[in-house]
Amino acid sequence: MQQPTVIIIVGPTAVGKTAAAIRLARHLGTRIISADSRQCYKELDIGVAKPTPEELRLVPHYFINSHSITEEVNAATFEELALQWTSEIFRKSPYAVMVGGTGLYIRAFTDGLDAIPPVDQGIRTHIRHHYEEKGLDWLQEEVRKYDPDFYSAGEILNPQRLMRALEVRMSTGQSILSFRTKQRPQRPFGIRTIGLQLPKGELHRRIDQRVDAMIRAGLTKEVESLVAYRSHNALQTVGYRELFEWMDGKVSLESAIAAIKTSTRQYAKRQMTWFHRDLSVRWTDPGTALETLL
RNA sequence: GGUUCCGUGGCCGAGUGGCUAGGCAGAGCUCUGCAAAAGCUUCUACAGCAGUUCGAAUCUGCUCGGAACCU
Repeated sequence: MQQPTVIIIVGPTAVGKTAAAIRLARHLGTRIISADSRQCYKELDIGVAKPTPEELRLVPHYFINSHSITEEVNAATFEELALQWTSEIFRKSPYAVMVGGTGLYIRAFTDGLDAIPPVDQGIRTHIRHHYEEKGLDWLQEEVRKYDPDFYSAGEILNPQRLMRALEVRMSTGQSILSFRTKQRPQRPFGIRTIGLQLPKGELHRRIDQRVDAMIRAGLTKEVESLVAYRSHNALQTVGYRELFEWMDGKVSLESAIAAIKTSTRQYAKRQMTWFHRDLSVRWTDPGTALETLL
């Protein structure tokens, strides 16, 4: 009997992943798990380029509108949920389709994350506050004091990594390095990854058009309605950040829109860097009928 | 026509005799619980010509280009 298989579609933003995934899922008669760290939020809509309601009706999607921006969602959350959803889908179909641009989430799903005990929220908040007040020097000093191994091996210029190392050390009493098992769990299903890409010029054109379309669709209104939540992590998002700046009167709408386009191109580039490194990805262009690649 | 000021890399911008300004954009990259995040590396200069000087983006002259004011 054939092993059930997850077909993962990756690629930069605006390349056409959503449409390709829907075509494939319909062809296979299965469902889609979105692997997108922003489309899961029900409050975010225009700016995150979700599938349309019609598309969602065509194929059931998981991890779309499934969470609130007030909830904490991260790669571990995704790993756990996606594994549940996969086995749910496999009860009815030998295939599941996963599509998205969040490389870390996809890796968490395919390769697993090391089991690190949950971090005490008080400790986390404490560290964040101190960092904001005292800066990187303080953070480096703390890490050097409490987790010298990480200090000498880790990214000491990256505040996020330092804070993570410190909060794990403070919560568990152990270095984050001690949790790194280097063991990849064996998933009970096969995985095929297909990468979608376009020539850079063409992708950039699509990005520009999509941003203009978002503005026409009322992105400024959507952003205005979310001001109260602007400090939430979910709002640290291309399209929203730039328009908050505009609302603050710091930039004109025109330059905010230009900034969204630039940020989106930079994001697309980071995605390509991430996915190109994965040599198991089979690359094609978004026009290809993906079922022919299986 | 005259006077004054200005001309720095794709853009912004500091420097005023010797020492890589910096930022943005671009290019390349990193990635184990906020990842549309965070971080790292990196290219392109001193408008042109001549002169002074051991040494000029910096001083002098001329040329070109721009701005302001005067006539």
